[in-house]
Amino acid sequence: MKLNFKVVKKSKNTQARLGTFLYNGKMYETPMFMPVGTQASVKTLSPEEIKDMNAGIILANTYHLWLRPGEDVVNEAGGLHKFMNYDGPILTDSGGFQVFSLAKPKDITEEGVVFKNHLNGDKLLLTPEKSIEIQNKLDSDIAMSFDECPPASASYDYLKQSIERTLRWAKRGKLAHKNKNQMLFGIIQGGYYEDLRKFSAIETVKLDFDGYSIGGVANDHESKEDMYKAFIYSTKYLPEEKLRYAMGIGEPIDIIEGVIRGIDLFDCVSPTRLARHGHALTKYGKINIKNAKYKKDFTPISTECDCYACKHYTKAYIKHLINAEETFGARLLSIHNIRFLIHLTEEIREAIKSDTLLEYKEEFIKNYYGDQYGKK
RNA sequence: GGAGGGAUAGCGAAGUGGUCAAACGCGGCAGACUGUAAAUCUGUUCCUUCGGGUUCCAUGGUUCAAAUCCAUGUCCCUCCA
Repeated sequence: MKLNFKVVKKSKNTQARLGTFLYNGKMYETPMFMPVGTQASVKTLSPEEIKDMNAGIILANTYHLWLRPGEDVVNEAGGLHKFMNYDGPILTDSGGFQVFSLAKPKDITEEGVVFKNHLNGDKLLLTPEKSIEIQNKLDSDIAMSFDECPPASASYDYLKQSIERTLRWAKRGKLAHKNKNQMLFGIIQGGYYEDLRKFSAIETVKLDFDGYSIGGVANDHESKEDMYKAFIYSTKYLPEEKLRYAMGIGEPIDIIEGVIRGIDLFDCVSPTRLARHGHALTKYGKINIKNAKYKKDFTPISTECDCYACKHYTKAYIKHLINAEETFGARLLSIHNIRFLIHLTEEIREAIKSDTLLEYKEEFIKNYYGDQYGKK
């Protein structure tokens, strides 16, 4: 169902906004971090666990669900919410990221993108219309336009023709969009070029979407400054009353910097992927629980954290689970890491309310990076 | 009692005269990961003052050169009685 998003407060000295929307009788607040559940599952976690972390929107992926189990299966199940038993809002990515991660440049044409099915090698064509049709059937609450997500290394000329094509795809997708209960977002691209981002933003806004995503910012950037500039180059031209979503972001500091530049929604695979690889996010930086120094550390990951893992388990135990490849270890770290990012957004919202976001950022950097910030 | 096979780095296991400080796997120690083809990938793993030093069960021998060939010993395994 559609979210009636409202901006309820604007930060005094930054572009940050505090927003709310009602969904299924529950009020949610932005800025928000959205856990990723590519294949209709946030890896290792149950929907109950996700809700216990105070999560709101979660993601699922059009490309993956198209291949398996197929959008018709999900549709017959009654849509994604019923299929995966999640009654909170769900956002589906369009498969645009898979254009970046799976397709080769020669596979991208005006019509759409030819994928080699990574499961069985079949050749498949995903078009803007097809992506929207799949998302309509998945019945997510927020659908993404099908975009090309070009690598940061792409040339100016390539990016220019790419964003023009992505605009034509956005237009086609909007025409194909039939699910009246589903919002549709347009996606801004343009690499780190101000004029391309501006052009992409202005032209996408002309198509009048329910919200706007900033794509192509998560991968391959040469510096974080590039990413932050791309945020500003994009949000500057977006209507204030609509949701803005930085796709694939991110790292804690990137979420803070994104909020400061006017972004409301963030998603990232890192909390769950890092968890599976044995890393935990903490206020004082990222730790690798596999490190020998935690072998006999019988304290929680963080004494300040209110997550299930920190309330009941020690680093030594979680280290043991990860070392022994017990899935419970990945689950505990996933719970912790997602809760960490959601808690971060809770603090960010408080800081917006009290107009202390910049101070909050400085404090965060001091704790998280020590004096290492900006050194790599 | 007889016949045969074997002993290689923390473990398993290649190597059977020089290109061997010794493949590979596991384990160990680290690192990477940003709209998830990722419970994956990368580095490292005898000692070192980075010059080098000391290794392939032990001891002795053959050879310009031995983990590799010979002798003896020790220990293990298989089969026969």
